[in-house]
Amino acid sequence: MAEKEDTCQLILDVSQYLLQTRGYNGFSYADIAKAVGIRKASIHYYFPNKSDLGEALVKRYRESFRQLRARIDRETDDALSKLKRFVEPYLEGLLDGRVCLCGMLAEEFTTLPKQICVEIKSFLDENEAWLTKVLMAGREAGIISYQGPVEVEAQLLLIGLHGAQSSARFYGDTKRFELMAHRLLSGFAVKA
Amino acid sequence: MAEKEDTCQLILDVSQYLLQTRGYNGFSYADIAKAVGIRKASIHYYFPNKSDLGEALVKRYRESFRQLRARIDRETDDALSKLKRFVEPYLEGLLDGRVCLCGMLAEEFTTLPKQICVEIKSFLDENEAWLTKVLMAGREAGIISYQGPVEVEAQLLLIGLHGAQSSARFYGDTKRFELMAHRLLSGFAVKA
DNA sequence: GTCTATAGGTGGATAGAC
DNA sequence: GTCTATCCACCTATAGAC
Repeated sequence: MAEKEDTCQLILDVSQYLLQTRGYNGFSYADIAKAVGIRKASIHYYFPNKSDLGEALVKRYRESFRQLRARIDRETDDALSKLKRFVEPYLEGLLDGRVCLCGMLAEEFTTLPKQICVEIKSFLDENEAWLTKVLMAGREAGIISYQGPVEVEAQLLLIGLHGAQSSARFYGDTKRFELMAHRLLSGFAVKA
Repeated sequence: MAEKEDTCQLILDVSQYLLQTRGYNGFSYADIAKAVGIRKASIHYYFPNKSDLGEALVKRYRESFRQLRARIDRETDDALSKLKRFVEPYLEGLLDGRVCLCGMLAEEFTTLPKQICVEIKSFLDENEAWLTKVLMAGREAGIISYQGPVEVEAQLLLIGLHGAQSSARFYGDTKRFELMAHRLLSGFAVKA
C-alpha cells in the first residue's frame, strides 16, 4: 500500500506531532513505530539516528515558515494583516495540542545535538528578521506604533506567541491564547 | 561529614539545577548521584521515585516565590519597584544557565505525573494573581498604564520573563534578556 | 523497504548487607 | 543513611533474512 515517500512523510508527520507535544526527550522510536504502524528498525532506514530525524524535522518546520512568510507577503499588504496571518498557525497548532517546535526545542537545547541547534537558530533568526521588517514597514506607513529597538519588539512577539501557546495548552484553555495574541498585536496599535 | 539534612538539600539543589537546565526528561538519578557524590540508591531513600522528587522541587520553588513576593511587598511600595524586584531572580537564574522551573515544566507537562502539574498550576496562579494585584494598584496610583484585561497583562509578563530567559540562554546573550525585560516593564509606563 | 532478532547501554526502582 | 548488587523495562542502534 504505502509507497516509499509515504512512509517517510508519515514518520515525519508523526514525529513532529510527538516532538511538539512531548519534547525531544519525551518520545522514542517505539512511539513513532506504534503510531505509524511499522517496526522501530524501519525508521532507521530513513533516519539512521534520532539526531538525523530531529534535524530533518526542524529543517522541514523552518521551510514551512519560510513558505508561510512568502505567502503572507504575496497576499497581504499592510503590516497588521501580515501579523494577524502570522499568528494563525500558532492557533492551529494549539488546537492540536502542539506548541512551536523551535520554542519547545530551544527550551531543552542543552541536551540537543549541535546540528539541531544550528537549525533552530536559523529558524529564530529568519522569523525575527521578517517580523522586524514588517514592523518597520508598518511604522513607516503610519499604521503601527512602537518605541525602542524594533528587534526587541520582534523577539517579544515571537516568544510571546510560543509562551501563549504553552500557557493556554497547560491550562487547557484556548481563550487564553486568543486573549494574549490579541493583546500582543493590539500593543502595536497607533495611538490616536 | 554530611548530615542527613545536608544530603537531602544537596539532592534538591543539584536536581533543581538539572531540571532548570535540562528539563524533567533530560536528567536522571545517575546525573544527580554523580554531581552530589553519592550512589543512585541513596537518592531513593529521600525520594522513593522521580515523581516525588519532582513534586518536592516544584513545592520548594513555589515556596521560594511566595517568600520573594512577601519580601517585595514588605520592602517596596510602588508598583514599578515591585515589578523590577520581581524580575531580579529571573536574571540571576539566567546568569546560572537556568530558566524558570515551572515555565520549563509547563512545556513538557504532557509527560509529567499529575501531582507535579497541580503544583505548577498553583505556582502560575499565585504569581499571576500577585502581578494582577500589583498592576491594578499601580494603575490606581496613576504610575502604571495598561489597556484591556489586567489578567492578560499579568500572564504576558510571566510568560514573557520565561521566554526572555529561554531566548537569551539559547543565544548565549544576557543582553537579550535585559532588553526584553526592560521593554516588558517600560510598556507599563504612563503616557505623558 | 520492512521485517526479526539482538546487541549494548541506561532508565527508574528494590532488596538486603553494613 | 549509604552502600553493592541486581531487576526489568525501555532506549537507540545494527545485522542480516526476506
